[in-house]
Amino acid sequence: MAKQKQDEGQAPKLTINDIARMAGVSKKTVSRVINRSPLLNRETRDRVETIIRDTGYVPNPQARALALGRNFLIGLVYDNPNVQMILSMQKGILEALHGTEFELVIRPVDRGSNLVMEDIRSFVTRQRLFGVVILPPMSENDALARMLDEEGCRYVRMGSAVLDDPEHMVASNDREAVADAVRHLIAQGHRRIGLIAGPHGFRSAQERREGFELALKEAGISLPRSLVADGQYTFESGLSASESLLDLSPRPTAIFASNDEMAAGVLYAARLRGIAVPEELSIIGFDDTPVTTRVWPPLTTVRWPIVAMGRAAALKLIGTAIGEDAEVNEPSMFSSTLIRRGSVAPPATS
Amino acid sequence: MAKQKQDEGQAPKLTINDIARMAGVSKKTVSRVINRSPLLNRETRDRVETIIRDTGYVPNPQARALALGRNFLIGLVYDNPNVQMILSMQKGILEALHGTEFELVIRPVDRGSNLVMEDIRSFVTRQRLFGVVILPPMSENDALARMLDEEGCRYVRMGSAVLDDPEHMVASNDREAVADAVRHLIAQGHRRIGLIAGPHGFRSAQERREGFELALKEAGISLPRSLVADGQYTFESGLSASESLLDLSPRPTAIFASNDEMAAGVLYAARLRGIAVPEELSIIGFDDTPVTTRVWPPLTTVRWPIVAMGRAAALKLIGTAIGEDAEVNEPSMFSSTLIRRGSVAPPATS
DNA sequence: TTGTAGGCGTTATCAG
DNA sequence: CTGATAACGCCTACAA
Repeated sequence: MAKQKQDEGQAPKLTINDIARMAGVSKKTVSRVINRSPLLNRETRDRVETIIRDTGYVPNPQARALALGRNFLIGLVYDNPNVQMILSMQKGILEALHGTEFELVIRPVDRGSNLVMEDIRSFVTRQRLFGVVILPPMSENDALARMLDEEGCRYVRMGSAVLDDPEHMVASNDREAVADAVRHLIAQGHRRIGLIAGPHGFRSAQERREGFELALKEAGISLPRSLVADGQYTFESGLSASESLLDLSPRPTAIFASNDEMAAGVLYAARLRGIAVPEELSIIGFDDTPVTTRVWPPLTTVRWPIVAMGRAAALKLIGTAIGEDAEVNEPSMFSSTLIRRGSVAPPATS
Repeated sequence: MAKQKQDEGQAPKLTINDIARMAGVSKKTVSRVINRSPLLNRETRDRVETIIRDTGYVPNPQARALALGRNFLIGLVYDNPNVQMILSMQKGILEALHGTEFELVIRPVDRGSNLVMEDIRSFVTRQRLFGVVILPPMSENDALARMLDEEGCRYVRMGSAVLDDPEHMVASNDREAVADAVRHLIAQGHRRIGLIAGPHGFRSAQERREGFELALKEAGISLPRSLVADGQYTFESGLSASESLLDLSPRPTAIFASNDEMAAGVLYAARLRGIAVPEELSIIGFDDTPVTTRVWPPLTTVRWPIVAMGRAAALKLIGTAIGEDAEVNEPSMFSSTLIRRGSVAPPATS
């Protein structure tokens, strides 16, 4: 009885008119049902809803988009070196979107280009996006946020610190997380601890560095400039940045790398030099990417709930639309945890 | 002179009517210009095109979608354990889509569910997708291909073997690639070579296994059942699958793992047992994912051109639409290459 | 080669 | 509370 003509090849999809006719009401009434209009007779609504359910009718998104001037698409804007993060974000967002009428459109951009802004503007403007999620470091661009506001496009920024109002922000607390990690190192007895910083212009790099410095200061440990090396969040940069640290004499007994890729680089460099990890060198990374458990020894690292954050970001965006009031109160701040594995040990007592 | 009103907050976007008026022609003529209709007066076309360029007019995709009954969206359908592959595919597809009016909508599905088919159907049907790219192992589902055909949705399948017509297929030659890799092992002197196979139901697993067997047969080497272990393409499965192989006596002197994640698992298992790689055990993986260069020693593996394949898939889909005839002839078969790194050496002469 | 009328499926306006 | 009627912006007939 239900679902007629669904396997006749090109199923002639039913329209709002069909439903209206079947229900004996006007199309506008059907439209009201679809859009949850509050002023509707109880039984009228029920009747229409029953028919919609029985027929399996689904409103045409293209027509809705045209009439509303707004599409049911969420955009994901990023320019990020961390592939694992992108994928995890996608996963979280998609989880939130699942079962709704929203779809995810992904959009890598080039933050170095001077056309990024126009690029993104035309993207949201053309597609009439419902909203966008912006990944770091693009999310740190305030001008971008302003522009989106002007264009009337909702947005949520992901970041390592609170950069915007709660409704526009989902953040992790990198600084405190790193401070915790370094405190762990200190508690093990380390005093000469090296830092491989992330690239300039990344807020996350700054936050992590500040967390690092904070923990040292608390413990009254000074940080000579030579113990800080610059990295680019890549394996190769971690590898080469660690060279200068490992050349030091005395050598640092521990190194905090601002992300796992660079930590893997440190581990690799240590292996090349025959430095035993963790006996002669402790290493801590950040992100808890799969690589941490593939290498030997597995890396101690900081885990942040990327998937949950992606989900929260998407829910902030569509919360009102799907009528789940509870979701509007998605948290804006997520906390990270230290994952202890095999790359940390007390320093050798030499 | 060009681009007026682009920073007045809510820029009142111009429509085809505006252009028509400015050019002194009917909107249909403008429409013809947009859609590259061949029957148009040369100068009329030029005049309209000039105005379009000067004003920065862009046709409204929503309206086009409604009128055409087809959206300018490409869908990416996948249910895949290999995150690196998904991201590389996205990259390739996006490269091809860049600069066109197409956007990429991503859609993970659950191939285990008995609603996959209806899920995908409603996805392409609702969004009126221009076309979809299907990743393995979903791409191996012939019923899916038929369904998409019925729904009038273009598609391109990615796979480890040719499963469809060239216009619908972008494949890598896994079998031959693996045979080459194993020949390399044999050339080094290995005779007891173990295989960690991929999961049942994955064509890639089957192809790689056949390539493995082919190379052994060529060399007249028999393959006792005990030298084959089943894996699931995950690190953990590789780790546990290798246990049975490493317990053997005599132990295999080399192991081919059907992907890098499992190869990393083998390496990890070897380390746990104190087996030196490559001195006592050679390992080859497949995929050339980043992990191969993060571990020690770096893994010899097979590289297949995922990004290029993704690009080709997208171009096959949109080639006709963007009028680049050359692109219609995108290759359907891509070949892989053996990447020699540090995990292979001649067997110890014991 | 170009223009006119009508439709794509939905929502907004404004009466009733 | 509900329903005609007119958008939304573009495209396909068909006519000129």
